[in-house]
Amino acid sequence: MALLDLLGRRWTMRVLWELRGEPLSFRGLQAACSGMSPSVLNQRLAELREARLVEAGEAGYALSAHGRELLSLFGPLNRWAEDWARSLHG
Amino acid sequence: MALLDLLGRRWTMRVLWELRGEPLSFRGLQAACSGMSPSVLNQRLAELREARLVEAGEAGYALSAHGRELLSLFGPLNRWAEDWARSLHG
DNA sequence: CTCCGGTGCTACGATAATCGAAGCATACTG
DNA sequence: CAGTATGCTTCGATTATCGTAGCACCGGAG
Repeated sequence: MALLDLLGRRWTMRVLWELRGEPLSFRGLQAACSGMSPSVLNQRLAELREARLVEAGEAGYALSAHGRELLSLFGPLNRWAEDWARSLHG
Repeated sequence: MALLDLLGRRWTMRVLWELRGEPLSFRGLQAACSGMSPSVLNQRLAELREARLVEAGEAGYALSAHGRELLSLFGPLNRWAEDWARSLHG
């Protein structure tokens, strides 16, 4: 899975996750990721744009059609993660 | 998502992925990840065991029930990743 | 025009994560 | 005993990430 290479880097999935709603500006995205370094954010955005998962538009950075598809697969993952977190220290 | 913290570390998802089939020994797992450092592998295994996603048994390291649940969510992800990879350089 | 606040992004030294190879301790086999 | 396999540790080198500062640009206000 080449996808795991891309996603298995710090902040990558987090960035996708933060873009699940409205488009965000560079600085907005940085704030949403609670202070991630701009150098890394820029690097991730470049990778994600090259992978056609994110695109830069008028309103800022947003998920592409592919990106939205991918994120929709995160939905079940998120629901599962909540149960799992509860069962861990619950 | 606390899960993203765990998965957003190098090799974490790869390790889970390589354990999708039979249990693997430490060195087998290292080889399956094509030469990942044993120090990091050991660290990841510790994290995954603490997260109750992987457990060490007789036959080596294997997914726990939770781990198998999580990996089953990777199935659609994998199918999607193949289409996506094809559409990228296809 | 200048100034101000916003933008996307870069530079760079400091810190943390990862690598790669070697080796240790143990157990089993012959 | 030697040989082979195991899980795992150590340590110096390399790479990734951090954190802060700052650049270049743009639009609006004065």
